[in-house]
Amino acid sequence: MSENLAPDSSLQQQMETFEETCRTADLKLTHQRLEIYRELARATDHPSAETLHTRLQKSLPTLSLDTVYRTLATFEQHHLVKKVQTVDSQAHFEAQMSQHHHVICDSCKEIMDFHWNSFDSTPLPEDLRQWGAIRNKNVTIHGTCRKCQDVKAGKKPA
Amino acid sequence: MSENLAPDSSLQQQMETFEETCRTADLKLTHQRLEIYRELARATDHPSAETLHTRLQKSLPTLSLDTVYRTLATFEQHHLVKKVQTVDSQAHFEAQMSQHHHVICDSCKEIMDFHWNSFDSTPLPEDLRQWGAIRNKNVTIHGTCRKCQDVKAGKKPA
DNA sequence: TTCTCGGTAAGAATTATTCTTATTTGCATA
DNA sequence: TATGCAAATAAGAATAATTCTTACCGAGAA
Ligand SMILES: [Mn+2]
Ligand SMILES: [Mn+2]
Ligand SMILES: [Zn+2]
Ligand SMILES: [Zn+2]
Repeated sequence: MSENLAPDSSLQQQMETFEETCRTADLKLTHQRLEIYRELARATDHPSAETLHTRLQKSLPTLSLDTVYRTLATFEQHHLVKKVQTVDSQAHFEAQMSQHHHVICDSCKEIMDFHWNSFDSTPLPEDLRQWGAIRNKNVTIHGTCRKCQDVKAGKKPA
Repeated sequence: MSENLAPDSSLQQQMETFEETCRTADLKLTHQRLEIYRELARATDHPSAETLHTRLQKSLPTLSLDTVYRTLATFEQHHLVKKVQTVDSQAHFEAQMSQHHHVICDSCKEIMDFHWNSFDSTPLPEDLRQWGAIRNKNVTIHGTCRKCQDVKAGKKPA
């Protein structure tokens, strides 16, 4: 029930930054935008538009799925959220904009964040320098998470 | 016209491996499967199903798009091709199964391969070890390729 | 050559996302 | 606080990407 939530301490701060960015960009601070952003910022599981929409039913019962899509697209243009690269048919989103990487469980599809500073500061291979202007480099790891391994092995969850 | 082609030397070998895998897996060697695989193996640009279908019109005028999708899915199950992780709505595919990484131009969407052996042999950060069983780790780089930089700068192509 | 079953093509169906339009709302201003 | 208006929203239609259904076909075994 309290899964997939980021520590609350920074959320307040993040909401303020969000509101500031909206004001600067002349984006109206609607109830929908605030709640969509808050819900995504709270999540640690990189939800799809549909998942977000479902989670928001409680607080915004009349919210349309289209608004979720449209709002996320707007946020993306303003670098407030990112689309996560996956092999899924549904797009996944995150509000976590600072440098990090992803581990994906191919079994349950869960996407988790992790940090890797030594990688971040490693220079790229020579032959890439001439490719063009590089904006960022990220690692994606695929495998089977502990939970799914245990299920497959017939173990009960702790 | 001769763009996006892999060096031909290994293609012959790759086709033989493909045929062998099909036989072992009890997959019938149909004309469609051979041509779809060959076309993908020849490509270096990670085409979508639709792009592949278009390219195959010449050699297989009656080939349906559905067959391309279905065949690629079958190949994927047998580890003959991979879906490439992108942020695109269309899925992209490749027949290049050996370890490599991707640079993506956010402007023209071109996906290029590159190799990075020193990365490949670098151990993962400690805290990931307990996550589960890791199958592979890959780097994705985003930026703007030289071509697109030049276009933006108003330069003529060489 | 015949048989059989997996594979294919065509079109219908589904799923994910975006567009159109009428209505509402944030917010600047009086 | 009331008014005006552009921007944002909801609802449903439309589109795009992918998959399903079904009748026919052809690869490979016998
Ligand atoms: Mn993330
Ligand atoms: Mn590749
Ligand atoms: Zn899992
Ligand atoms: Zn480019």
